[in-house]
Amino acid sequence: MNSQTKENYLKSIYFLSKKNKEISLTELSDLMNVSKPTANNMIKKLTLIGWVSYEKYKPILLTDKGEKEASLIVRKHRLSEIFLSKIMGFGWEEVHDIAEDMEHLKSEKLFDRMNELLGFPKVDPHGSPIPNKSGEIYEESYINFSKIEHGNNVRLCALENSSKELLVYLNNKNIRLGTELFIKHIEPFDNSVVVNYDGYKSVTLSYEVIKNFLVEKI
Amino acid sequence: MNSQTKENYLKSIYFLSKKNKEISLTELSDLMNVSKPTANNMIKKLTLIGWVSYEKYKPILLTDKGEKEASLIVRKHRLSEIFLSKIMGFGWEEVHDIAEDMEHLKSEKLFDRMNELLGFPKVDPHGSPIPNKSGEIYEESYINFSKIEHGNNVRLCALENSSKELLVYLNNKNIRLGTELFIKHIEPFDNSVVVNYDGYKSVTLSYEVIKNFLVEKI
DNA sequence: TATATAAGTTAGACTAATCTAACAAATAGA
DNA sequence: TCTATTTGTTAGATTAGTCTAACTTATATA
Repeated sequence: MNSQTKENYLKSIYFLSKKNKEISLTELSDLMNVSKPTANNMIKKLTLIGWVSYEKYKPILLTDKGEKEASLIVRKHRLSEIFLSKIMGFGWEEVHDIAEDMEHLKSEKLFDRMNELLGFPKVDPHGSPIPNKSGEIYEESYINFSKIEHGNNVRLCALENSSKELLVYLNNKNIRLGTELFIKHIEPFDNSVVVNYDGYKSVTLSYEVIKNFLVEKI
Repeated sequence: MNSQTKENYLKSIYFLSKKNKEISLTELSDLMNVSKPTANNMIKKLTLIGWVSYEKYKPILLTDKGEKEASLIVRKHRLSEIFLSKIMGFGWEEVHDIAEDMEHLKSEKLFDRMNELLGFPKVDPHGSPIPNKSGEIYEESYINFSKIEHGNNVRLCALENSSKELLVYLNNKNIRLGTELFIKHIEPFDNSVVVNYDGYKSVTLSYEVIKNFLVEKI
């Protein structure tokens, strides 16, 4: 299996390639805090795995396979951070270090469950997107509910920034990802909306709530 | 630092010593699924760390230091299991494997927070006790609230078996570990009790609730 | 464009964790 | 109590990840 060590190298390469596309051994060895021969040695192994392509004296290039693999680690990291912050009540400044460790946890189910409990967040609280299980970062063109006009009906697809309180609130209202909302009225004064959905009629949702809804028209 | 590998050996030794006190190399190598020379080699290293004491051809003995260290790993494992089950909604059969991985997470704060969110459980759902942060397994003589008679006042010290629902309930009632409960009345019909605590007067707690309370008299 | 400096490579060594093959010690049963 | 079997040890090898020292290639600028 792929060791934590290799995963950490891959992640470093991934972040370096976001800025530069081409990465030098020195940049990598600096970021990883290892000697250049160590980084060189590791790059040869990562080439064998197929995560990077490398030729002597040339820059390091991340392959598609490597990029996908790295995205999955980033996904685990970001889900962990949000989970630690929203569900476990850690301060945002505390979560990074713990997530560095958690991102290497092997259980896929664990992260799927976190994702679910968090309401499938599209982005972490800093606005960084969460890659999906295939390692793809969808730049879905969901629309913020607050931009929708009367007469449209929408499906809730994602939450912009889902606090624990919001999730509990939506749970109580029986609104979940996929719920179809039929807009009866938009109140201009406070931007609240009145909707029908499932068995519920004329439910008022405040702007505080709906500004977090990423929806698509149906 | 102590590697996950060493921690796993230590845990195996810990569980073997619960049954036998003296452990043979063969038992260990069998449990760890490694060859005898590998186990032998590792035992020498664990002796150096001070977790076990060992002399050629003699049985393996766990030291106090080793026992403490092992308890801390068990603590992390059991807290993880309860957390996965109670807070994350995993089936009890799914949690073990994930906890095997989580028990090696380094953050102390993470497990302290789990402990807190779970209401400081004394035992896991199978009745196995949770070692404390010092690695001690206290066999505290807390009394189950249902055994307390009228006229006594008590402090809530632990929960026997704390479901998520119970924790949410107690949270709403503002009852937490350490809360002092003054018994006004015990209803013989349904074993419910009426208590005063903090700012609250004459609050009725059902038997369903108080049967989970481990308390001490004050 | 020649060369000083930066970047990258090779060689050789070390620790951790593992193996197999061969041998030695302990023990259990005839 | 003698020996066959089980148990444990030694020796030597391998892979992963790391290092330093010495060397080579690339590059930047004088």
